Amino acid sequence: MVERTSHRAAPEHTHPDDVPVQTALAALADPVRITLVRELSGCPAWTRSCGSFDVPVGKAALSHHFTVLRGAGLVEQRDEGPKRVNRLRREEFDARFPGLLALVLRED
Amino acid sequence: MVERTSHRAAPEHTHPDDVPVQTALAALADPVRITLVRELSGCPAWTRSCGSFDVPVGKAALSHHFTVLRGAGLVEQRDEGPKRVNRLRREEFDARFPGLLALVLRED
DNA sequence: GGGAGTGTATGGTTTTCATCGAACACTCTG
DNA sequence: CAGAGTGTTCGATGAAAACCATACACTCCC
Repeated sequence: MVERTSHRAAPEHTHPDDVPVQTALAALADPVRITLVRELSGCPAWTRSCGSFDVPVGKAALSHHFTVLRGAGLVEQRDEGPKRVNRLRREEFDARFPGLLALVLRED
Repeated sequence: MVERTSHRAAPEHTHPDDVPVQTALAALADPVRITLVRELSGCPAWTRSCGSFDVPVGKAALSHHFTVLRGAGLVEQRDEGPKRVNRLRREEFDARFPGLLALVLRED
């Protein structure tokens, strides 16, 4: 009798400390993912589900982009009921790559 | 009678100020180009010709990589006799994207 | 339990990008 | 001026990545 609220496999996460620079740069060098990160930065943690983002791609592609963002240590995800909610890993990522997130978040 | 030392077309340059973040990130998200930038950062300006870099690609690919770096405002080139010598645009690029170059140049 | 909502996995298509070989252009030197 | 050295351009190839449609898995609510 474990206290589990979900029978789904928890998403695999990579800590920013384990991410090579090149991977971080590649993750952020995509227009859709830049949009995701920017939108995510505008709301409190755990308030945005994956499907709530305004990007011009289908569900499958969107899911793929979140996998990439997780693998780059940029996003943390947690299952909440039927939805998967997100959090931008601001501090951890900034500790590993100081200033990088700021460059992406600022609008030129 | 103009004072010209070269009849070759000067390479097209893009100033960092005119470079979108995404372009800068994409330019740096490549192992060969990271090597070029790192090696270039280790020597004084205008001392390295294109062919003098130790990267595992042919001439054509190398030329392409320098085109990308120029287009991202990372590298400036000048013809010097038969060679084309390079300069890393440290200050200009850092003014436009503070901290980004530092992230790439540090070895983790 | 059925059905709607949400997200992932799979298979296949398209696009993009790095790469190469070969041909060409320019510079210098002998 | 012929030839070596340097770098670019062109066309083609192969690999990687983005994308879609479909099918599947899980959660919640009626």
